[in-house]
Amino acid sequence: MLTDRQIEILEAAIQLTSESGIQKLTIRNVASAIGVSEPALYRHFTNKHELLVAILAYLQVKIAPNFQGFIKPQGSPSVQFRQFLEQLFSELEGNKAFSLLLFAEETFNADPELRPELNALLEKNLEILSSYFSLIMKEGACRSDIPAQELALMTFGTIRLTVSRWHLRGEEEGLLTYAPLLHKSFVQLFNLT
Amino acid sequence: MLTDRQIEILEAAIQLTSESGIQKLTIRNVASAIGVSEPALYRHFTNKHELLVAILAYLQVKIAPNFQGFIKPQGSPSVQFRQFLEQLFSELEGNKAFSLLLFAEETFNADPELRPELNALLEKNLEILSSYFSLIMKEGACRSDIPAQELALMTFGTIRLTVSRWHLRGEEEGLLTYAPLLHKSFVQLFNLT
DNA sequence: AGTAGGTTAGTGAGCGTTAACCTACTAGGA
DNA sequence: TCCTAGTAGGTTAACGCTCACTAACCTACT
Repeated sequence: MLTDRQIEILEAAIQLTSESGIQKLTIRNVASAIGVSEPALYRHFTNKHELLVAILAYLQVKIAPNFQGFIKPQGSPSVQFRQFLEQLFSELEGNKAFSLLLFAEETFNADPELRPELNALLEKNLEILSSYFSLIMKEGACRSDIPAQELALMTFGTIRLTVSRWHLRGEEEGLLTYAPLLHKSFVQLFNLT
Repeated sequence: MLTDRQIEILEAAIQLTSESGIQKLTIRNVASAIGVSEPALYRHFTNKHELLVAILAYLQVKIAPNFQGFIKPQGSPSVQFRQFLEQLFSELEGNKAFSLLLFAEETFNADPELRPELNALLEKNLEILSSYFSLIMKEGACRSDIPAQELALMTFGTIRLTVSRWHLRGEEEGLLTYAPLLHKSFVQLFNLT
């Protein structure tokens, strides 16, 4: 489906965006990032919109599975959850492409035609958390009086706000410093054992 | 501090942005919205950055108090919380300027120099929720084993994700339909009485 | 011979911003 | 009370920049 050159372009575009923001995601900048002229890009993507669509599809198949992989099967749910938070946060600190994944709708909402793709990406991330909560509910390791989808919504929403806040504060303290308190609160709220 | 004309410009700018997004917030569009030429705007704001700063200050003093006012003193905390959610959601459906307030950092993060102002706005909103939780904790109407700030973070984060999701889904169902389930979950999680 | 994938040059649109000019009102001294 | 100077707040025209995108051309490989 994707040629080598297209993948090269996508990865350059993702790196560019995660480093410098959506404002810097221009045909010009992507082209110069891979060392070609602007019109060369149009040999690989018919227009900018198609490039954005391809970026989102690429994020979905390449990065989302990693997000899923953060939930390890060993240990108690409480420990699993702590590891999940720590891994996610440290990944968000190092690899800004994860921010792109987590905040895709915010980043790309300039293009209204991308809404379905953005919605799918968000729902997928929510589904990963939701199915995890369903699983540990069956093991009796999590309160089950609240639907797993709701727990997922609260978890994801809180994580996102925490990361936004960290950005707004200038990323001075490491993001990881926010993990322990967050973890403790979730364990108590969700009765994680 | 602000002249009548400046206020007129700010309100036009806010309406423009909340209707059509930050992309449409240009000097050209604001000028034509109030029926003058572009250079006329520079008689009232020295440049676009100063206009953005003024918009944020205006949001903070004009809209934020409304947000605070959504928490009514009468009724049990559980009922208060339901009313808060319903009022906020119905306001968000009708008056898009509230979205601007709730998602200010997302909307304006194109201008990095606005970060302190954006941070202050977010912290203020969090503080409103946080002090409310502190209050009802003292009355014994809310679990107090988790810091009020954490409850505020979770509440605000979940609300924002819910609204984002509603946007992404095309705003087909009313936002208010999301309120009852959210309310129920929070009541159970926070032991609201 | 055809195609894939580059190039240079350029187009039209939108952006923030400035220069230069043009009133209308307002305050102060003769 | 009148003339005058200043100012507040408009105007038209234009500048320089960046953007997405296109036309036309040029290889090199199949």
